[in-house]
Amino acid sequence: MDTMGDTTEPRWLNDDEQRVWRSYLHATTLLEDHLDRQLQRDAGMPHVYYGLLVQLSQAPRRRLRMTELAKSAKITRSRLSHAVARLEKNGWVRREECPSDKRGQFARLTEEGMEVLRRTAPGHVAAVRQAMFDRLAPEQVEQLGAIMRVMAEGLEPTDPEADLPWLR
Amino acid sequence: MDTMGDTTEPRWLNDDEQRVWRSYLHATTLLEDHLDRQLQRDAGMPHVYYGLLVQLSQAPRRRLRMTELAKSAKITRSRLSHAVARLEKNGWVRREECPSDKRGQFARLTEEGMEVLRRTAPGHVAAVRQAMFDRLAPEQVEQLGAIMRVMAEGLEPTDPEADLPWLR
DNA sequence: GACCCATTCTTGAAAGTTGAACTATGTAGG
DNA sequence: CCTACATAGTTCAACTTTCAAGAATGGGTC
Repeated sequence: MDTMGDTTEPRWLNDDEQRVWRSYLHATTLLEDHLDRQLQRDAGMPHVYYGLLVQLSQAPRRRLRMTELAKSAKITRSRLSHAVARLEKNGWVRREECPSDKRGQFARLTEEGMEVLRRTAPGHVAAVRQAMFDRLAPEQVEQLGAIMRVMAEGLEPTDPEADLPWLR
Repeated sequence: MDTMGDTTEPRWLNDDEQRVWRSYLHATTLLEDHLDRQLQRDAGMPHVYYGLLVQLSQAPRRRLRMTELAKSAKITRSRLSHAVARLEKNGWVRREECPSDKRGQFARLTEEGMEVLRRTAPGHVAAVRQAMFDRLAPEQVEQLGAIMRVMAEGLEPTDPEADLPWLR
């Protein structure tokens, strides 16, 4: 992208920045692909679906409202609907009505789903370690955490209200 | 990934590591989603497709063999086939026969495709800056580059030969 | 209650991805 | 030349994701 813009010259990335950006894209896509394949092979589901089961396994009574689950997994409710339908077909998740809000649904992790998690978690953790924690120096792990927190902050979807305090 | 089937307790992530891992997943998915939406809106294609056009724009004669392009974009040839078909339908890429190898195909960026790139690159760079470079301290950018290089190294698809050093 | 709008979740169609099977061409050895 | 196998790229079916639309319930106001 070394060509001219239309009217105002944008602030292009310099060579160092380009290198960092490429490394970032390179590493993140390789890792996501790697985990997807590893989990597809060993657990029969993509990484995102695995993440849903993990979230559920850590929730009280191993269940969460759909919207809560969608939020914590950072996916749309639509996507979650499809995903839960698939996981339900596998017998790993069950939908349950919410008594206090008839619109609502819980997604609950079944014992069978929990079993899948128990069986596949070690391999998954090993893959994550091998890709990240076993290769980085302790201070790099710390740096990575700080960096990712800063980036997430800037991308966090905020309340539209909270986003415009000066208009209140 | 030869780690399954042994009975020793796996090395789970400790709390710090978990926090880093979650931050990583959080930030990377938010950023990828953000860029996908930004490019879908402004350029009418997902981030991966945009990356293909960028690769082509930097290649000699603005063209690459399909396999080369797939490699540099880290996607499968199958995925690339579909992607190029779509980009061709948009008029942004054209397929060309390879004279020296009748099995081969070049993907060439059209002038129209180049124009899309010129028009949308500024917005894309701005999004990347806003999410990453404008928020990180210079030393953090440097750290991130080093970290991502290390991680990519460990995930790089290697020669089968080179993959078995313990047999040498 | 009647009205209005927000929230929750689902659905259906289109777009994108995956993995395996397939076509066609190249390459090496006999 | 023939065989065998490798490589380049495509295609198909199954699956996943996205976007827009829709059904149902909740909550507020008059």
